[in-house]
Amino acid sequence: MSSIKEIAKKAGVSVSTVSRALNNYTDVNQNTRKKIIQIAQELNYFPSAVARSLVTKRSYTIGLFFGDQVNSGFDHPFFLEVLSAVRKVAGDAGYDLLIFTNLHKKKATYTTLCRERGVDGLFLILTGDGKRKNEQLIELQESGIPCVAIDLPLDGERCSYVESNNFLGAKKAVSYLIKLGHRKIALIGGDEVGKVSFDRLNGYRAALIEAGLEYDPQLVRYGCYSADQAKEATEALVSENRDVTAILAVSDVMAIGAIQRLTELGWSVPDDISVVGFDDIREASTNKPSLTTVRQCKYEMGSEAIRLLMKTIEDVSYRPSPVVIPCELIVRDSTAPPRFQK
Amino acid sequence: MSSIKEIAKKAGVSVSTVSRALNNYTDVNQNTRKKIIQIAQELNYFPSAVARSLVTKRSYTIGLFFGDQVNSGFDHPFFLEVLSAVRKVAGDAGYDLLIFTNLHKKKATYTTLCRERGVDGLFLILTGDGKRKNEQLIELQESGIPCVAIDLPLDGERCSYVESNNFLGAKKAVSYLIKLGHRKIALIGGDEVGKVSFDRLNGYRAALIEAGLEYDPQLVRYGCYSADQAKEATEALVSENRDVTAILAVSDVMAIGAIQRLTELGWSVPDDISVVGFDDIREASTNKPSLTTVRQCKYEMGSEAIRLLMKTIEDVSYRPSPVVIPCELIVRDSTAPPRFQK
DNA sequence: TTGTATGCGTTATCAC
DNA sequence: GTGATAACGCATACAA
Repeated sequence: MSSIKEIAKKAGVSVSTVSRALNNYTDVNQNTRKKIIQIAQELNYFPSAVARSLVTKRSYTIGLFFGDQVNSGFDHPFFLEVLSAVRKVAGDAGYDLLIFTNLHKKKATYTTLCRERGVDGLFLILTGDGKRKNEQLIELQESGIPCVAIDLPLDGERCSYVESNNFLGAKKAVSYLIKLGHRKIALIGGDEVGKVSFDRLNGYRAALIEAGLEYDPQLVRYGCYSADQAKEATEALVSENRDVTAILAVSDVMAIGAIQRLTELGWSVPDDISVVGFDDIREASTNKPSLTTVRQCKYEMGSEAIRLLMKTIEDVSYRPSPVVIPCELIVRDSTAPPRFQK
Repeated sequence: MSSIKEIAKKAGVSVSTVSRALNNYTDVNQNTRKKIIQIAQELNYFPSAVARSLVTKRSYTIGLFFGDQVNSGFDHPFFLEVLSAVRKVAGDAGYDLLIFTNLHKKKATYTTLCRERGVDGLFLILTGDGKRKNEQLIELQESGIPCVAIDLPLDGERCSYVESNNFLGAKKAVSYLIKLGHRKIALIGGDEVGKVSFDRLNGYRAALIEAGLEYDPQLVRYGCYSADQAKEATEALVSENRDVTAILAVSDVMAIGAIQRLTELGWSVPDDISVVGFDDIREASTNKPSLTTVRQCKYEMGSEAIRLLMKTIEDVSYRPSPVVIPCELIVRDSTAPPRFQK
């Protein structure tokens, strides 16, 4: 409401003096500064971020993009914790967050939306379909806009990404199953396009190979990170391979779906079959049986990602590189040695 | 990057003509308009929202505030679905969302932060401690800033709120338990200050009274919406009142905590004791046993709230009034007739 | 140490 | 229909 101009008038100085006084410039008399600050407080003055960012080209705002499927992002249990970290770390550093929700402009792209809103950088959390908008991503990578993504391999001078060590995570899980005595281990994978799914698949294969076990494509199905599709995949899998004794589902949501369907089909988990998830969402520990899973350190992913972004924003010459966060195997009740161990 | 000025130069017209052409004013020649739009596209021009809002005083941005406890808001399963609706409805109407995360400014209040960022209105989701900042809320209510809150009775010319019908919801749950045959019904309430908790407590009482049952303060405990506190409250409750056959916990998180503790103590749910929750979060259906609960229509709450807010923003003379959303009783496996029914 | 002048990108009020 | 011009609130280069 009140502006720098009013303060100037009341203080009997020029607006530039007020501006300098309020921005802690050294070249302003202590007394005039005091007077100005005093008046500013009386007037309950706060500078207009809008006007300021128009001239400084800095908004102290970070844009947030969620995947374009309905309700993704907010509803996804994994991304929530990431966001929680972003919120905390960005806030502590003086940034606010702008969620792009108005996506109905005709030819708008990530890049144009960022320029339009004047955000300092962009935080991308894309799921499924979102990842396929390649033209837009290429434009973004070349735009020079500081940008960081979760689980999406961005590559540009000022773009980077954060992901879990999906390869080692999956490998760890399968190695654990092997150590328990399992030999016929199936995979409910994600999709056949994303790097994340790809890395987890490879981790699964690597563990098998390392143990001298055969990799059998027949034991690999895809659930697209959906509980329902995982149920179908699981049912098909076990009906065609009744000797499977363990399953790695590469998301907890899929693992829980798999357990549900297995139970319906008369399989007991972990007595008849072991199931391992991926993510360690809250339901993993409250599920019955509680879920052995590969924990992604979501908070750390979020905080590392936002730090990377802020550093990129604040240092024009900084060239970010990808950050890989270790996973941890959390053993709970959904895994056990196979029933008919030799 | 490219501005209205460049377009003007390329088109050989003045900036004001460009502005009018791009904003669909009628008083501009069809040919010049076409030419201007053409050039704008070639230059990949998008108007600066910052500059525009500086002059129009409209940002098409809605401020979002979460409770001030660490991680509240994003982590709270209830608010998430509300936000999902806000995101969708606001986006469709052309608004973006600004999350206030930078709360470290010395004397900043809701009001000053809103003015500083130039948001058109404020969406408040406060929990626990957040609700106690009364001075700030009073200032906000009197500020004239359009504002809507969830579960928080705001009252100002341009302020309002949305809540569930907590009274009827709780009453419905208890009446159902009574219908099942329960007579000794306990309440794990929220807190002793908020309207929400108060309404649910009164719904509980009303159901008892309507059925001719005595209201026994000994059967009322408080869990502050925390699983841990609900566990403690439950343990104390049942150890002091071993004849309790049913519990209404006024949040699912508390109900699930209560069930866990009861199980640890050797009580079987629902065989020995019935438990009803409130909210219907996702875990309610996946919990073992699945939870009978009072569903809050979260999506509807969010969409009604944001509609109310947008209407208040867009019509200066509009005076919003509170919206109350009905609850629905969802019967699942955590309730049954009492074991020793007369 | 302070004031003047200019500009950020846009819309709005006038004249013409 | 169109073009100057001012204004929004602030920061800053330059003069004084």
